Amino acid sequence: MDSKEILQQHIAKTASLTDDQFDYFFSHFKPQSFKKGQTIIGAGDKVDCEYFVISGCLKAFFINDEIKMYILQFAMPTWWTSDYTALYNQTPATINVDCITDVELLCLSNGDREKLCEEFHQVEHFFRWRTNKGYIASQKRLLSFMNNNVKIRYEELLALYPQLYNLVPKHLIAAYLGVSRETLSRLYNP
Amino acid sequence: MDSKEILQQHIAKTASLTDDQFDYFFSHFKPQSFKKGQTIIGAGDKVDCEYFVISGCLKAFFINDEIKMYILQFAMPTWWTSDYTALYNQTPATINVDCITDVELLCLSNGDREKLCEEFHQVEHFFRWRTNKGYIASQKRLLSFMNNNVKIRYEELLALYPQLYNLVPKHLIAAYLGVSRETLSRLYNP
DNA sequence: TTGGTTACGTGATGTAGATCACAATATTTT
DNA sequence: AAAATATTGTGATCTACATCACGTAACCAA
Repeated sequence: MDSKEILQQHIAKTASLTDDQFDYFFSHFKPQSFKKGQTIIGAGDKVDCEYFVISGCLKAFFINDEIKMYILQFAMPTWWTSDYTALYNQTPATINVDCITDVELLCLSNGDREKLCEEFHQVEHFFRWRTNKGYIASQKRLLSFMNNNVKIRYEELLALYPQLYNLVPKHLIAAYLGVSRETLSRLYNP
Repeated sequence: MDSKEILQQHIAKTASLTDDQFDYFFSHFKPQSFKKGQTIIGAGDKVDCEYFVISGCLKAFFINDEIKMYILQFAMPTWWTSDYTALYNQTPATINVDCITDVELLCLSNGDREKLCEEFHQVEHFFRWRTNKGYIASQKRLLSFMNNNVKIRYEELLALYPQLYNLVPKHLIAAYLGVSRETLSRLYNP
């Protein structure tokens, strides 16, 4: 399945566009490929785009005092990622996004998203629902953070995304859970 | 200023509706008043509505094992609140919402919101932006949780909402910060 | 193959914040 | 005003997790 079909099926779940409308919609996306380890957004950058993941895995993360890394999101196929704070407020990036594996992306500029939302009610509908799901997931994660210890959060994460266990190094999982790699290691090597 | 004007000014910041359109929009909101301490949504309830705060202050919170409380949101005038997970998924509430002070609300049902979003592109636009802001704020809070200790989170909270200091008891602020009331107390009484 | 980087495990020790316990004020309610 | 309840402070102790330190194994690149 090519990237166009992947995006089309993704959108079709929440919005109905005719094939012509989708063709036009799709024409605003720019395909991009990156190698493992490459940086897509670096702290301080101007952020113009958000990214729809076709294949591979990315991490969106924050670096504290040039030392500690906190992962906000692992972005997998059919997920969207960017530094949304920077993107919507037109401020320099504080979040980094880079590639855990080789990736293929579709890139959509902020301006084009807003233009498409204006032109098609259904596109606006789609983005409302996407953000809504993100908001709900974010609230849930926050709650888990306050309520649960590392062990439970780790099990929750693996239950939700079993692929991660083999796909990403453990210290990145620790950075997502907000604990040191040593503590995570001791969880399953007691 | 009456509740209609408050809502109108709030909406006007991100969407343009004619007066007639706004009248129609507003007709779907049901005014409600509650006394301090009353419960608006209790865990297990069916959730039909979201609420726009006209006056007063609410808390949206989660209770763990019938013991510990974690506050997800203090809802102040012109804020929206509900158990959005329950509302969008039509599942029983896991979040409680109740009144810290006497409050006046405007209540909008899930069905009416969706209907209005369909009928008016501008309404859909408004709700996309509202959710978007919520998402960004939620990500920011999550990051602060991972990155900062209680003292810094406390200062951040008061910088953002100075009213809270006098409006709500300290143990609720502790429940928002995710620490014990004792620890919070020791922060400013060293 | 070799040398370098990255990943991972594990002991010893330090610390922020939790928990328990009790006391002192405020604030409601009757 | 008296009684009941909610709010806040503070000491003593406990614990989950961080940090530091060191060792081993896997994976690249030259």
